Amino acid sequence: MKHLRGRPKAFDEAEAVRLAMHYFWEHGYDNASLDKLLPAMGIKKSSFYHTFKSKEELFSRTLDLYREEVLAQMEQLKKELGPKQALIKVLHLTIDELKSTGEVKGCLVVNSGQECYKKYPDLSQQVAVEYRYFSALFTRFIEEGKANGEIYTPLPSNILASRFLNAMNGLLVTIQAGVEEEMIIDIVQSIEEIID
Amino acid sequence: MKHLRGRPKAFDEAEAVRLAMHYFWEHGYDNASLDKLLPAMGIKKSSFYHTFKSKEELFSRTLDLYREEVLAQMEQLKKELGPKQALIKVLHLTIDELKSTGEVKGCLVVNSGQECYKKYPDLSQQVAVEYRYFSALFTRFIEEGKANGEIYTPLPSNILASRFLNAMNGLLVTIQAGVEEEMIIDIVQSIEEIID
DNA sequence: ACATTTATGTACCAAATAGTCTATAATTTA
DNA sequence: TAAATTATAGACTATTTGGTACATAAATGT
Repeated sequence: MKHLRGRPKAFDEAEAVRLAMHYFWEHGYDNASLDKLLPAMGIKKSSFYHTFKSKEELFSRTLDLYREEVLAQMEQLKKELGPKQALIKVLHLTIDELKSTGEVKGCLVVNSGQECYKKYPDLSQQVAVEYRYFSALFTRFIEEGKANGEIYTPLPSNILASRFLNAMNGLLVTIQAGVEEEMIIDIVQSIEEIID
Repeated sequence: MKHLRGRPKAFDEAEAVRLAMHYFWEHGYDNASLDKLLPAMGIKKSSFYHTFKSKEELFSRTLDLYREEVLAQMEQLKKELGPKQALIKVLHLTIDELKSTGEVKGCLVVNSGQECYKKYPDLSQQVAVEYRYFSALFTRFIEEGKANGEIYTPLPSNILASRFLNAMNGLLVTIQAGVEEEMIIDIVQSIEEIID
């Protein structure tokens, strides 16, 4: 039931999107020119335009894939660590990345929001949608943490989630602004306290 | 003592930099192509390259100018409102902008940090320098607020400053990710509490 | 006056960009 | 085996990019 007629695709479409996602994540949307992106995806231009409508549509698909993968990972972390520690773990992964590579890729959705704002209204709108998924998941985790007895803060869970996310967003910006690691560590500490 | 020899400049260099600053602030560095930027500055390409080394050097000068202007404005606000309320005012200016225009330009230095990270190492380094000026001023304001008796929080002022700045950075990202205004208002509230 | 110096206007350039065109290859269906 | 269909390779295109070249204009110094 794969391809009923015509020459079969020589590449896996889903895998190509995954490779594109990583390339976009590393380099950003505008900076990922087709001449570099396509080799990274392992396909030629003709195959690309035969399969995808445009660079923008490909990016849109990578945004969806990214959100799916991140949410799945977080569910996995929750299984292993419980809801509160899963949230804290995500926070610490950023620090681990900073310490090991000296850089930080950030969140593809958040980065894209910055890059697309005012320039690509369609992508910007999609970013808003993806962001809501994160928001909703964080809210749910916090709710479960309260039910668990792990989280005591009396504020509404969606409020806590948006504060937590806001501070995490700031963290990426602050790191990229070149603030000293000592300060970064303190900021992480203070973000944890939001959901204490 | 203006120009001792040769044809005099037909434009004000400092004013041209100021115009460039506003254009960069509105459109970002990469997105400000010379073909649009130069008309905004009111000069022609030949004059531009005669006066400035490159687009990058011009941008570097706008970063310095931006920092100077913002710091001066904040000193002015402090004179009018006192240190603590000056910090809070800056925070609220973002909300005012969001409410009146539906958009937010953000901080040129912070935006540039995002855009230049990994792509323009020289600019990235300068961003780090400019950022430290903000950091230092926030720290000083908080210190004065403590001396004033306006700020009670016992944590070190530089720690408070970096938390406050971090949360403000997050605010811009969060707004640009399309989060609902209600949440934004709450986030602002929570940022104020950092320096309560 | 005339050489020197600095500024400007216009045409130009090489590189990079997203996207298209055309020929051909590899399938299925009849 | 031939028609129909879909995929691939690679050349090509139009536009935009930051930056240059060169002739000319406007000032000063002698």
